[in-house]
Amino acid sequence: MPVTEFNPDEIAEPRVVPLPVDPQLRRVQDDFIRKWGEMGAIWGINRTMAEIHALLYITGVPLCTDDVMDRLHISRGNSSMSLRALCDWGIIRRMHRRGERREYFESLSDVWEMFSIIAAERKRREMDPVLETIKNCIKALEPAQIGKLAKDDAVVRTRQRLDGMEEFMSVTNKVFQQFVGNAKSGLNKVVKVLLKAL
Amino acid sequence: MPVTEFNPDEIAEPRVVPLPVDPQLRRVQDDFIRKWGEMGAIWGINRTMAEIHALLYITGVPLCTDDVMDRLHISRGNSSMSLRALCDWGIIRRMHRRGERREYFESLSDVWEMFSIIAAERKRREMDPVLETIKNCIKALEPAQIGKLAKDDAVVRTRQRLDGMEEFMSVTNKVFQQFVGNAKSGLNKVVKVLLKAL
DNA sequence: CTATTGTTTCAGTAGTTACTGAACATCCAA
DNA sequence: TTGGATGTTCAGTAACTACTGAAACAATAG
Repeated sequence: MPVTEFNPDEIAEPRVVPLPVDPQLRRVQDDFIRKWGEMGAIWGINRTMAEIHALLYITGVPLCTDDVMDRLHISRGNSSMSLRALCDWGIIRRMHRRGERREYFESLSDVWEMFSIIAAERKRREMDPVLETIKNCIKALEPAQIGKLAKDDAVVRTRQRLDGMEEFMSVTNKVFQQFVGNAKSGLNKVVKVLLKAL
Repeated sequence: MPVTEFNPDEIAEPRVVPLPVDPQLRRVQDDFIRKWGEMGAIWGINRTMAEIHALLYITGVPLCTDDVMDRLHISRGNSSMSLRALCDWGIIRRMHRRGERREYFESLSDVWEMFSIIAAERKRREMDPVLETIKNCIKALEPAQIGKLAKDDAVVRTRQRLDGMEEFMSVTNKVFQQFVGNAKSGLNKVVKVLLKAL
């Protein structure tokens, strides 16, 4: 073996905050991370992003890009982009340590708050446009728009269906609103009210 | 142009129930279908399946495989598989017409009922396993399992996070349960209770 | 200024999911 | 019993998404 050969392991800096915790703890954390990632994937959130978030949440300690890379075995690029996306969502935060150049990231700790944030965003991005489309559809079928065709069987049926959907989405939206308006601890209360009332 | 050339358009059978309704109505329906498909895609439901469901829902009339194929420009295979999947979900139903071999499909008409069905299924498939994993994680960190390590800082933090998540998911699950238990019209009531209580 | 450390971006590609089209199965009417 | 109409399945492929690795960029220290 030539002396010039390079072994990155030998010159790796010791970690400032050694992540490789006790193996038992680590196994538990990994379980959680994996499952959280799977769930995310099903709900249309990219698996890796969900896993990064799970990691930050479960450890409860700020980690840097390299920590995330090492622990989840993903590339620097992926880490960087996913961390940024999570920041954009607002469920993790950037953190600077005095006297350190490196950036750290930490998860919000309140699950209710995170849920509120996500729910609000998804409502805005995904429900609102649909509701708007439905309202437009209803308008387009008003007698003023289509004249005597308004009495056509097919039109009547379609209008009924649109009305049903509109009612559902409006009510759902209001519930959403309530959940989201009552941030943090309030949320918890909201749910308890509901459970008692039933 | 050789006389042997074949033009499928010329021999196409006239439709038994001509789907091509009034163009104005059709435009409205298409809008709804497109938007519903987009939403489905975002929520992890395949776009085509969502579109087929939207079509059946919005027309409010039983359609056969060919109707679906023609209207959405998809292949027979795709139609067949997607329709089956929707039947499995339970939000559309097969329908036989006396004296006809061809099968028809129709959507449930009650949006609340459809929502209940979907919510129940997704809870069972996606939330329940996660909650179970979390419970297992909590167990694995009990002093009985890990001895004096239980007082380790990192372990304490992880346990706290797991507890937070467990509480959230348990409560969420109960709410889900309530929604789903009170099928159909009951659902509507549930929501009204919630809105009033706040 | 240059070296060092850390971050962002992105072209190319691996991996995944959705879809088609054709072969096959089934049923019914003639 | 045969042919046409309908329904199902699935291998192959198109379309899409996620990821890597490397280069460009930014900030700071010496």
